[in-house]
Amino acid sequence: MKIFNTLSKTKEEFEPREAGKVSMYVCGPTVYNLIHIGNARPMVVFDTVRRYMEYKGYQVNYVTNFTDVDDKIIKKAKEEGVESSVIAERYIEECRKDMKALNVKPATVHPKATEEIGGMLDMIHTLIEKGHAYAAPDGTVYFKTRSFKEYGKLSHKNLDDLQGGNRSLLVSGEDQKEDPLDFVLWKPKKEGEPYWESPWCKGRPGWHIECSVMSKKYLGDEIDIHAGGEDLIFPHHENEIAQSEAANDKVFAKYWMHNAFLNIDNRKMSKSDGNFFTVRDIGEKYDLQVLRFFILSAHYRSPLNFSADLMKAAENGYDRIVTSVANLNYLLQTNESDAPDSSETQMTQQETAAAEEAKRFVVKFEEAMEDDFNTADAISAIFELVKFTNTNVTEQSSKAFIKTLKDEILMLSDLCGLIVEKEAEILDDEVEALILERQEARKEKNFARADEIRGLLLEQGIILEDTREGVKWKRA
RNA sequence: GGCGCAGUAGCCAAGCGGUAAGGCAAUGGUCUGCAACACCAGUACGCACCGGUUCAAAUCCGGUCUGCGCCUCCA
Repeated sequence: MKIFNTLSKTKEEFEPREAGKVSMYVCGPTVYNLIHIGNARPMVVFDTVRRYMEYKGYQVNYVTNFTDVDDKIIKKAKEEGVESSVIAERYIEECRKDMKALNVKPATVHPKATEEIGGMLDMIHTLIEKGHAYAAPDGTVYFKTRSFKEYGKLSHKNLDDLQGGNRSLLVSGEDQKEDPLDFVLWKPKKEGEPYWESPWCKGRPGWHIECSVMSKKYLGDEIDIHAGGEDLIFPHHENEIAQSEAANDKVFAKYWMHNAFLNIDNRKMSKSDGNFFTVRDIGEKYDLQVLRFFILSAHYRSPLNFSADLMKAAENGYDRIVTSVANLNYLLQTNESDAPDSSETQMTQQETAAAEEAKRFVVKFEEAMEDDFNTADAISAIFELVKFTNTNVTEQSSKAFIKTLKDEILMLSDLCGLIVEKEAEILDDEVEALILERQEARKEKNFARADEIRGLLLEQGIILEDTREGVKWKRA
């Protein structure tokens, strides 16, 4: 399995630090609002990485945090006149709902920054002791960037470029820094802000220390994979490396994975510009499985453009898989070519050969995933399997054969976290009666009445399809 | 100013030295009372442009143009 490592900027063969186990930390959202579709990309992408790792037999310890103390949360709390914890808790709950709809598996642990302050104080203390940090007169603690000689190794920047090329490092209020490149570990509270006691001042943690601490606590000093959006490479992840490696004297993460951005109409989605959609917005128009399918339809390191047309195309593509599975279920119910219990039935020789041939799609899928999680290619393998299934399964097929192909589609889809089998619903009697009446009308060639009924049901969101095997229906 | 990424059919998107996967849309056909689904068929003499290396290049090298990102909170 190959993973593109931001550290080396090359694809590297994945070798976990401990055989059979993978420790993974993914930077989570700051919970000051509903998550937007950009937040959804890393969630979906790295959830898919995790699923594949588990499929390969690894025991994955997957940690992703909620940042629940931050300027934006405090601002929102002030606007609403509530404690910032109220805001944080509310949006953590909402985020969990969205993740569920996206079929993102819950992490092994979902730590919150506010519950890990003790660990942060410890690490800051260690950094000061080792000479990597210092407290300014007002109680702000800064990390001494130049004391960590490998600073810049992730983002491939060197300190002099940073300093020389930067526009306005010396912004107001930062004149206490010994060096403009130093960054905050702990800062004093302002009036009305949440705070914690510390040896330096009453205050709260800086932006980067929480991830170093939570990763250490739940995964250890050294981990296999650290992931997040590409915008986090600098300064967030660079600073995490500096903090963790300076404090622990060990290599922090072996592999660094970063997803590219999701843009809106070819422009970067920006909270300040207001051109962004929440996952909830999209959920009102589409099944969120379509969003997941859309996200996985491109490689995670390529920028992905979002638009209404593209979502519509993704919906049609996703439906192709769903329709195929629905057809298989229909045949599984109605085929009477053999014994009722499918597990008892036998495949014909021809079917056995076809089932064998279908395994090549699994191979193609795996090869795509092994190559730095090429989900676009992996999904194309699912489509080829669907086509193969559609052309090889008939009313005469044995249930064993149908089930074999269906399970294969389900298995590959599930590795992508895509739910393609919809639960069977029971229609109410009135609808059932209408469908029967329409069947009678069709038999008598009263197509006017038949079409009228079809229109009626369509208004109720039920689409009827007359297939060779009989009438099928689905939700609009 | 410094650093970096990308340009493949109408659209999306794989491929990254061996002769262009897959999907969406559109077209013609089979099936069907019609529609939908499904299937079949054709669909990029060419991968932004110009040079170069090679028996062979979308794939490597150099240059040009265009779009985008990071350097500041941001997934």
